[in-house]
Formats: sequence, C-alpha cells, structure tokens
Amino acid sequence: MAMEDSSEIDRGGTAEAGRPTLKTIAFMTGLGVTTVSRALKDAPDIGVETKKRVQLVARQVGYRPNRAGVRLRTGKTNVISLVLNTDEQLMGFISDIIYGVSAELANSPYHLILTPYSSRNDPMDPVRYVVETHSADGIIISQTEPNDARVRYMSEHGFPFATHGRTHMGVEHPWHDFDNHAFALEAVKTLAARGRRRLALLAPPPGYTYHQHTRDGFAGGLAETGASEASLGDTWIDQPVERIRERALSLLREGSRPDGLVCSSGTGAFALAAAIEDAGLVLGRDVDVVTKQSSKLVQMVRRDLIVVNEDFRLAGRELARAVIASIGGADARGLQTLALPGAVEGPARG
Amino acid sequence: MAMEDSSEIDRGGTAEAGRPTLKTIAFMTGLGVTTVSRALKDAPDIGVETKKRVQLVARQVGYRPNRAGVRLRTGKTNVISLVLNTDEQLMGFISDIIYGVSAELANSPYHLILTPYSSRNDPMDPVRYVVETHSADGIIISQTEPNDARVRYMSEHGFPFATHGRTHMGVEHPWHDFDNHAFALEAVKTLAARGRRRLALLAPPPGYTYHQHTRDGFAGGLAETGASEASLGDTWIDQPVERIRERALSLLREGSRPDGLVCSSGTGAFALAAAIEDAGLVLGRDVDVVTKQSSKLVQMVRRDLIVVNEDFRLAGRELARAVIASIGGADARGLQTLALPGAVEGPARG
DNA sequence: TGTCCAAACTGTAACGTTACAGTGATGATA
DNA sequence: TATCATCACTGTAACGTTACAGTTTGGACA
Repeated sequence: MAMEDSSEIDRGGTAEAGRPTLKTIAFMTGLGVTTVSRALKDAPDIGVETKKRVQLVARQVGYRPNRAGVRLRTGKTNVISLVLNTDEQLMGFISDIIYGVSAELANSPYHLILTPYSSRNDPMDPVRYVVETHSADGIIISQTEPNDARVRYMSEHGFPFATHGRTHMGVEHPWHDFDNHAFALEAVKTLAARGRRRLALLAPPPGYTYHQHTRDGFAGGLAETGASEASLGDTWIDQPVERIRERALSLLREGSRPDGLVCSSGTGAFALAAAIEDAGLVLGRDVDVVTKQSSKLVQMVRRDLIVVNEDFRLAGRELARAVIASIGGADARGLQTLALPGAVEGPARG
Repeated sequence: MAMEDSSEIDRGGTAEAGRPTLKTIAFMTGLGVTTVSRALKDAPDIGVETKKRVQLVARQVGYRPNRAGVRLRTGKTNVISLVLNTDEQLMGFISDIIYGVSAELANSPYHLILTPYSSRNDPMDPVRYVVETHSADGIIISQTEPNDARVRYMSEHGFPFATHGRTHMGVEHPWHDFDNHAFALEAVKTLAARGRRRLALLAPPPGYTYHQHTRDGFAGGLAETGASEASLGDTWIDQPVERIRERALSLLREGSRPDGLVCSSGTGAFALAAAIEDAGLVLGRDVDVVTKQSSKLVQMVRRDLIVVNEDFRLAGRELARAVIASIGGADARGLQTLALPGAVEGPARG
C-alpha cells in the first residue's frame, strides 16, 4: 500500500502475473466494481456509453470471470455432469455421446465433467455425490431402468437431469430415447419380407428400459408377420463377444435353427456373423441379420449385414439441450425426444 | 441474530436446506472455524482430542468442503482437463483413455473435465483457454506433434501437463507413449517370417510424432529382413474407411501387389480386410495383415488378422498419474513412460 | 513472584463475484 | 419552489475457505 497517491501508476492492471478481475476494470475505467459487473452482463441501470466503454476495456485486457467467484456467490456451478459406467464395452458409442454433449455445451457457459462409476459400486453413488456436493447444475445419466432409483432421487431433490432412455414410474422428467420398439418391429418385418420365418433376438440386458421396448417391438413383429421365435436364452449384447458367439452357434446348430436374427448392437452383430460362419452357414444366404449400428463401420466390415443407424451424437446433443433447459426451469414434458430409426439399409435380396 | 442466548436451538445445523460448512461444525463443537479447518486437514497446533472430535462431527453431519470456497481461496481447482479432438473417428479408443484417466482420478481429489475442440479450430484454443482462465490444475493432450505448439506454450507458462505421445523439441515434459517403432518392426519381422516379401504400411497421419516412429520401425524392419515396400501413398488411418478401402484395393490390383500389410488401427485393418476381399484375394492365404487393436473385438471379428494389443486404459492411467505428479512438482524426467507392445497374436501359419 | 515459552486456539482479512440497499444528480410536475 | 421520480452509479456484505497474526492458558524456570 505504499505510493498510495501517485495516480499515474497502473495499479490494478494485469500486473503481478494475476488475471484481470472486475477490480482491474473498475480501476481502469474509474468506475465501481458493481457498475462494471452490471455493465458486463448488460443489466439495467447502467448508461449505454458506460456499458460500451466497460465492455471494450474488458475485451482489451482479456477479462474472464473467475468461475470460483461466481460459483461461490451465486451457487451456480456452470457444470454438467455426465455419469458413466466405465465397464461399458460397447463400441464407440460412449465417445459419440460425449462428443454430442460437448458440441451442445460448446456454445454455452457449461463445462462438462465426467463422473464415472463401475458396476462394482452402487449406481446411486455418483448421483448422490453430485447432488449432495452440488458439484454440477445438472446430470445426464444413461442405462435407465423402468423404475430407476436415480431418477426418483433426483426428482425428489428437485435436481435437474436428463436420462438417456425412458422410465415407467409415473414421474415426468426430461429424456431422450431411440425408438427401439420401432427398430425391432421394422427389423422383423424386413426379415419376413425376405422370407425369413424363424427369428431370434439378441437384446439389451434385462433391467434396462430399452430391453423391454426392444422385446415388445420384436414380439409385435412376430405377431404381425406370423414368424416364429428361436430363443437365445440369457444372452445379451453387453456380454463378452466370445460368449455371444458360443450361444449363437449352439442355437444355429439346433434342428429348428433361426434363419433371421435381430441384434441391438454392432458389436453383437459381429459376434453373430462369426457364429454363422462357425456353423458353416453363409450370412445373407442361409441367415439374415438386422442390426443397429452407431457408425458406418459396422456395415463396412460386414456388408452382408442389414443395418439401421442409431445416432449417438444426436442423443448427446438432445440430452445436453434437455438438461440445460431443465436447469432453466422448463417443464419436463417439453424435454422428451424420441429418435426414430433411420431407413433399413442392406444388400439386395439374396 | 435474535434469540442469541437460547443455546438449545440447533442453529448452524443442516437447517435451511443448506449443506453443512465449517461454520456449522464450529458452532456444534463450540470451536472457531479456523480450528475446525485445521483439525480436518490434520494440521499442527491442534490438540489430538479436538481433532478427533471435529472429525467425528464432520462425519456425522456429512461435511464436504465447498469446492468453490477452496478454489477461490487457494487458487487450486482440483480439476484435470482432458483435451480431445471430437473429429476423432477411431474406434473405442477415446473412451478407453477416458476410463483409464477416470480410474486413476477416482482416488484423488481431482475431477475430470473434458475440453473438446474440432479440427476446424486451432488446437491451441482449448489449451490457451484452460491456462488463461486457470480452469484446471493440469492438462492431458493427445495427438502430439514432434514440435508441438501446445507443449511449448504450456512449458513456457509453467503449466502442468502430460502428453499422449512424445515430442522432439528439446523440452523435457511428462508423457506416455506406446512403442510404435517396436510394433512396426515386430510386425514386419512377423510377416517376413511367414514368407511375406512385399509389404505396405497403413500409418498414422503425418504430423503426429507416432507417424514417424511407426514409419521408422517399418523401415527398420524392411532393412533387417530384406523385404520391399509397396506404398499406399497419402492414405492414413484417420481417413474414412471407404477411402482406405479404395486405395488399398487399387494397390492390391497392381502387378507387384503387397503380400503383407502393417496397420496402425483396428478400424483401418477392417478396411484393409474388406479391400482384400474386394480384390478377390484371401486374407491369411494371399495376404497377411498385422494390426494394432485396442480391444479384443478386432480379432474376434476377423480371426485371420494378426494382432498386437495396445492398452489405452493403461495409457489413461499413466497420463493421469503423470499429470498429478507434475502438479505436485515432480521432475518431468521421472514421468515419462513407454508401453511396450504385447505379444504378436495370430492364426497358425497358413 | 515474575518471566518466558509452548501448546492450543481464535479473529480478521482476503480470494472474485453479485444482491441489496443505498446516494446524488437531473429534470418533470404541482 | 418544493416534491418526486428516474437515471446512473456506488459501497457493503456475504458466499466458504484458508493464511496470517495474534491471544489465552498453563506450566517450567530463575
């Protein structure tokens, strides 16, 4: 505090290797910090000229609000938390969601923080942590269950969130989902149109909501086309590919083997294709496979697969949009989006 | 401040729906906030009994330090930023790094924030942003170049970071890398041992350090085995699979076609395998392909591929460890790790 | 008895921000 | 000319934490 009165000295500038703060700008413009703060956020009660001047100076010194200051004062973190299960083996998938969320957050004040958990722990842990410590303003979760404890918890706490997948628990909340019912239904009809009469489904694991949606669509397709079902038993897309392959192989070796397969993941479809070869059959001739794919890669590798695209980047964008709107206080019912399956793409009928 | 003296009232408790703070515990224990703060971090000058009592109460009320408060006061963010290129198409890869980093951060005070950028922007942008706004204590970057502007910038600013991939610019810094030289060298030797004499390399894009490492290893292998090279021209693993497939197809149709291929990504290997089929050749009989894979999936889908595993979860863990140590002031030279390629795994010689 | 020291604890200020309750001007109205 | 409203701006306090500079207590020592 020496040299108090030598007003030419540029104290308050970017000296001391410190970033400029509101104080810096206040000093440079001769205004009070409050005025500067309000001028920068275009609040009322500030003269037009003053606003311009303050904003100019702020740009010149490269002012960026200190997030910790804002957060401490306002309680707003400007953070969205994406809760992830790190045991996830499904291909590409997660990164596309992340990229979609990122893209949407890029033009917002929000930062994206990842809150991982492993299946060995309680899925509630990360959610509870974020809500209790208020380390984010909103949460995105996936692997949603029909009666989801996390959804109940966040709803009861009035904490903004969006889910990838629907629930069936009488609670309205923001969600984005892919229409797996329509996918499975169309898949069965496509197979039936190719003359396939005995079909099997490699579904998502039970417990998740989209397992039931997929099964229902599949069952609906069977009813509509009169095709019969061959069951893969307790085999789901989240299992190791080796296991899927073994189970599919034994099914394909049975007397009444399926001639059409519906699959909920590209990875699973690879395993099915491998099993078909193992069984000495030819994909596209003896058996057709309809699968979801999240990247063009699946069909590139196995052109004999029939594919339906599921856009996970879109899912990420929608989820980010929904959770931001929810933080803003929007009504949940307007924040529910269903992605319809794209066209069924496959090789010409063999 | 009414009812000052009715000491039975549990003011300062978790009332008002607010989280407990140091003040809460101070009130409950009858101590000062400073004492509570010091007791919780096991600082000197605090009695043993007091520490125990404070820690007990803290646990009982579920005290969690307010990150914004700590951050504002200390300047420490307790955040690690992972800078990602969201144009990345490579399979699975990114999520494994993220999971690896997450796993390592799980038992640390650090949160993981993702700072994405697209190739349309300057790769320096996200790095500059984090350093300027001090929105993290350390940065992890990938896609490292031999002379990397980001590395130079962070070094000059004394900002802690770790890179996935090495540099060659006379600056010591923390890094983790996969030994792509050894991979390519072993790949060529493996092919030569199978009698392959004319080899092509599908390499990482030029510009990145590991492009050169891979090329050098490949060239070394050629020299050692006396095999000749067939060039794929300007084709790299980051290009669309369709393009890789086309280019590989035209090379395979040339008179002096390669009988062995070395590939730096599983995705690329799929494209090569497809091209081999396009050319009417048989993988494993007419042509062998050695590729890196980041998940077992690659070889499951195409068992006729010869694979070498690259563990990206390990990379994530090492990078997190390195950047944390670097934040702690450790010397960069002790924070450089090289992952050696795993065993070459392939089908029996055909 | 007085001095000194260590141990154990405390109050104040500050990090950067914003909500709130002002304060002076200026000009319009009665 | 007094009153009142409006405009443009300001100071203070507080969010939760920790660094720093104390203060109190009790005992050891001369």
